[in-house]
Amino acid sequence: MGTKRNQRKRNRRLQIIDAAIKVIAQHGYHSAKMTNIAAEAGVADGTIYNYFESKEQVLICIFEEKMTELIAQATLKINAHQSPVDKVRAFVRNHFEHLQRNPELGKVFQVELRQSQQFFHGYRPKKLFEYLDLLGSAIREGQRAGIFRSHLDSMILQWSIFGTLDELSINWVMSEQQWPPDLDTVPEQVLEIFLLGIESPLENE
Amino acid sequence: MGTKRNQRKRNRRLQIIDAAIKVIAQHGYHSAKMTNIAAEAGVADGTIYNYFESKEQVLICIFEEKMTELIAQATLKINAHQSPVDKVRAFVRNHFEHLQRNPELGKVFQVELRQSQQFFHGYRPKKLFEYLDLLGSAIREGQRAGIFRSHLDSMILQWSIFGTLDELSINWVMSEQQWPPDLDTVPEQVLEIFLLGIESPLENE
Amino acid sequence: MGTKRNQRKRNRRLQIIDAAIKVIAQHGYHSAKMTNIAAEAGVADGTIYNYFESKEQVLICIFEEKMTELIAQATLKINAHQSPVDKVRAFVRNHFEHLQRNPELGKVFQVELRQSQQFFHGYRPKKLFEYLDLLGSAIREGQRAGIFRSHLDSMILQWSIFGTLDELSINWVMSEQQWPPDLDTVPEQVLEIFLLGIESPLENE
Amino acid sequence: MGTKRNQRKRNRRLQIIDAAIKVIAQHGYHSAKMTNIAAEAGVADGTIYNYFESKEQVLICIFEEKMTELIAQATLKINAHQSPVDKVRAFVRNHFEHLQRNPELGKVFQVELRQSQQFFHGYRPKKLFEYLDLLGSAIREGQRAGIFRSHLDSMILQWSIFGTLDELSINWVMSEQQWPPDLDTVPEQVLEIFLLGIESPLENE
DNA sequence: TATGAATGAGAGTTCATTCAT
DNA sequence: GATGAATGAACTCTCATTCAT
Repeated sequence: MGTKRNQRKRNRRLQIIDAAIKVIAQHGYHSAKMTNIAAEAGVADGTIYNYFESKEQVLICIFEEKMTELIAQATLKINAHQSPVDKVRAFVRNHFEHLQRNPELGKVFQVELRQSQQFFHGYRPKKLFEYLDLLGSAIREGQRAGIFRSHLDSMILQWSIFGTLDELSINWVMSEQQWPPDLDTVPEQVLEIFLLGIESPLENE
Repeated sequence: MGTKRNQRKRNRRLQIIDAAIKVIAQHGYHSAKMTNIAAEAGVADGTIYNYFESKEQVLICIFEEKMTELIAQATLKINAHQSPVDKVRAFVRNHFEHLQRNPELGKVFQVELRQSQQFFHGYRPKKLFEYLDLLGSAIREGQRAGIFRSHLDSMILQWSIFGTLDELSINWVMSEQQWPPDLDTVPEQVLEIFLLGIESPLENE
Repeated sequence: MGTKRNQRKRNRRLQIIDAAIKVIAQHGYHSAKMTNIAAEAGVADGTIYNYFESKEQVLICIFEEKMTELIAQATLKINAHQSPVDKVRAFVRNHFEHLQRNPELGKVFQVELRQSQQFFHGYRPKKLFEYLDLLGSAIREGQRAGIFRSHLDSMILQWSIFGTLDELSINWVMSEQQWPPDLDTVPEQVLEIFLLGIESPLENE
Repeated sequence: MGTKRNQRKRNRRLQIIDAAIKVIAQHGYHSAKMTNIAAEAGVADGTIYNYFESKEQVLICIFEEKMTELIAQATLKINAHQSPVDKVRAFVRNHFEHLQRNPELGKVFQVELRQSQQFFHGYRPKKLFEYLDLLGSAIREGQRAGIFRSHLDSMILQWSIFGTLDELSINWVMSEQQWPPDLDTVPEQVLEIFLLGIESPLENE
């Protein structure tokens, strides 16, 4: 009974979140009207406000909830490996896999989210730090093991890798998935760049 | 006389652009009202429209004009070197130098610019591609010379490096210049990462 | 059983009315949400509509029911006296006694009630006229007996006295019972003002 | 030039205030839409906000500005007399004269104003106190001169008289000027009630 | 050219009321 | 009778842009 009602309530939330992702991905954050989101979700305008405090909050919640999923997924993939190198590989590969499976969400994350007032002013994206820490932990583990250059600042390292993933993701999303054309080979190239560097080994011989 | 008038006209443009940078850096793009920008520039609201078509256009023009300066500067620095490696070094170092000299502009570029509807929908940031091509050209030159791994996609490479610079810049700007604390060592670390990779050479021996 | 049900029903009504008085006194009529009143009364939002037609009607009912009590009380006090002067005294004293015993109700009556659309547009406050008539009757009785100046319009007289009581009550309620500081001496002053004014000078001889 | 512009600006303010009084008197405060007021004033909706901060503020300004006029007028009438009794007479007579000349304003003052959230919660009607003080001063002057009973609290006296004027005014306004039928005789009756009451009996000896 | 008052379309949000359970 | 999630009409206020002076 209570369960059934909770079930429905949870469904409503999801309906609205999914509708919001769709509408925002299509029209952009500022052009996405609450009315459109409500229509897409098949509810009345006011109903959204039973589940979210404001338009900003809908966005924040999309971020929080979807990030939680992403973190859970990434954690699973990373924990399947022992070596820090493999963990980094797992993180990078998973990032693009997730993007490929959720291109609309990707658009919202990469582009539209950043148009929100709140998101950049005032709101601290805790979940993003949590996600990045998965990468940072693997890096630090590798540094302690002497596998990764230990004099490099691990924070700079993690943000560098994330910046790379982020920028390539934005390009893919903004180009309507035209570039980079093959999202499967991207993580391998990125990994080669970061793990080995770009200088040709031939030169060193 | 015509020159003098042009002079004054150019000055007005600059007054407005500088005022816009200041106001946008302080309040954010969406909170920056045209009326505030006009006040800051010491002109009437309507006057802005003698120099710019719209609020969007003010932003585009900030981007275009300041990018032109950045490109000119970067070109100068890069051309001072012959080897592709040094050219990449010059590009990366110049990027952070420029950021450090223009933190307000940095805020506008990195954050607020991306909140503009136009900027991501419809507008192709030609100047950004031009800027990036300075890096891409050096990379391709290095690949042709066998200095950089030639099987890596140069586009992916250039966006990776740019993504890294961009993300670290955003962090610096958003943290009110608190992190990374020392912007002088950042390019060196970034260069080491990209040129040599993160894997410890010790392991290879 | 039917009685018991009626009992419960009457209780629910009272619960809701008392909750409404409390909430309205605290937040004001327009800020008092039906949902708050329901919460205060410990019932569901919809339940209120089993007992009252609308928010307006809740207010009207507060007024009607509490006025009925006030009228009953005033009638009792007035009927304890024979002379018109004593009746007027009883009315005035009772008015402030009642206010003092029900300050929350006072706030609702004096201030919030008047913010209701219905209350001033369309609704005829029959109960108020009935209450006032207790005063008017005593006055007219006194006029017929030659105790009060008979050329004064009794309607103007009754509204004058009521306006005085009302204004002083509003001040007490709005000042959070700070002014007038002593509500016990107020009726005596008011009575002195009005009685020595309206009493026939013949009486003094 | 500046004068001409100020002239126009002042006219706009007045246009809007007068339109607001008219619309509010007709439809009531809560039914008076900003759109209607704008239409009545012959300006665009947004224009109102160049002169007033909000709907509440329009009301507050009506009150402040019209009260200022009323105070000026009452002061003039009062100052034409020397004796405290005549001053009280002047105040009361002027109150009804003003009401009779501005019935629409009367409706707004007496009824609609009190429906404003701000007006009762938070806003201190300084101008009302100033107006009342004209009456209070005359009363205190009379008390010092031994003309009025000096043991009566002058504050209670002034609010009593004002409450009377207010209540009779409300009746006239709410009854669409039907009752009291003759607004010219009302002040005389009110004055008889109060003066013979508050005048020191010593005087009669 | 410069001005700045006027414009007015547009959207987020509220909340009394309903009704299926 | 009781519930409380869903409803959706309604309204204030914003602000980029215009244009008469």
